[in-house]
Amino acid sequence: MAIAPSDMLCFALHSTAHAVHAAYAPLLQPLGLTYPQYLAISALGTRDGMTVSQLGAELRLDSNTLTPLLKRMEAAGWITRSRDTRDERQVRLSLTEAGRALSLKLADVPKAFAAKTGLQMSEIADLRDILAALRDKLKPARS
Amino acid sequence: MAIAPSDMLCFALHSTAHAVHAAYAPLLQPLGLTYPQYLAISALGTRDGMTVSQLGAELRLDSNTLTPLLKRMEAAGWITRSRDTRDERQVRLSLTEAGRALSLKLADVPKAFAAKTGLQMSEIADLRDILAALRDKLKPARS
DNA sequence: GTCCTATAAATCGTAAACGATTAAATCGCA
DNA sequence: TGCGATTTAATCGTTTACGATTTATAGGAC
Repeated sequence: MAIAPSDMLCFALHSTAHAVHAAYAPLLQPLGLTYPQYLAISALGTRDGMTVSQLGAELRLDSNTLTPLLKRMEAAGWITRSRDTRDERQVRLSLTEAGRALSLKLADVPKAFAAKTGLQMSEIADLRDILAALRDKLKPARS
Repeated sequence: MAIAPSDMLCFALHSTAHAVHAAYAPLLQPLGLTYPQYLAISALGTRDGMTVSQLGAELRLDSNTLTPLLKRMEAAGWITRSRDTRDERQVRLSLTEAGRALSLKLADVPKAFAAKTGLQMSEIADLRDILAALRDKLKPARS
C-alpha cells in the first residue's frame, strides 16, 4: 500500500513552503517583488557588493537560477551587475538608490509574516533552526 | 538594516524544501519520476480514480499546474485521464498497470529519505505535524 | 425548456529551479 | 613563459508553480 502525501514529512515541507510563498505574495506584490527577489534584496541589504557566487552561497542557488533573476532585478532598477575589475570572471551586485530604499521598506515584512503564522517569536526561531539543521544535514553548504 | 535570509523562518522553509527535493532526486531518478510526480503517484496509490480537483485538494495544486504534469505522466504510461461519464466536466485519474507497479516500488522511498535526515521517526512525525499546522494556518485547505 | 450562474479543466504567459553544457578569465606548475 | 586545469557566469532545455482567462458542462430559477 502506498503512503499518502499527507503522511509524509517531505510533502509537509513542500506544501508549507508554497503556503509561505503565498502568504508573502500580498506583502511583496505592492512593492513589485517576487519572493526570491525579496530574498536577494534582503541579502544584498545586509551585504552589498557580493558576487553572484556569494549570493548563491547565501541563497543556495546557482548561477543558472540567479543570472536570469538578477537580470530582471537589474531591469527593474534595483541592482547593478558589473564585472569585478580585478577578476573579470566575477560579477559584483550592488543595490541602486531605489534598491536600497526598497530594502529598507522590507523591514516590516518579516513581522507581518510572523503575525500571520500565529506563532511566538521563540517558536519561529526554534522552527527555523530545526529546519536549517535538517537542510544542512541533507545538503551541506558550500564554502 | 535589512534582515539576512539566514535569519528568516521563511528562507529556512524555502531552502529546506529545496534540499529535500534534491535528496529525493537520486531515489526517484532511477524510476524516471520527478518529485511532484512522485507525490501524484503516491496519492493515486492510496486512492485511485480521483478527479483532478480531488488530487489538487490533496496536493494543494490547481489544474493549471496539474494538467501539464498529468499529461506527462499519461505520456509516460503511468496513468490514464478520462472524462467522467456522469459529469463530463470532471477528469478521472487512474493508475495503469505500470503505474500501480511503480507505486508499489515507492514503498521504500520514505524510509530511505528518513535515513538521510538522521532523525528519529517520532521527530519526523512531530516536524511534519508542526509544518502541516503552520501550512493550514496560512492557507486553509479547500473542501 | 431557457437562461444565468457555478463548477471543472484546460490554456497562456511569466518566474523559478536545476541538470548539463559553454565561454571566458585566472591559476598553478612544469 | 606557456598551457592545461580550475573557477565563474552565462546559456539552454525541461519541469513546476501560479495568476488570469477561456471553454465546456452542469445546475437552478423562472
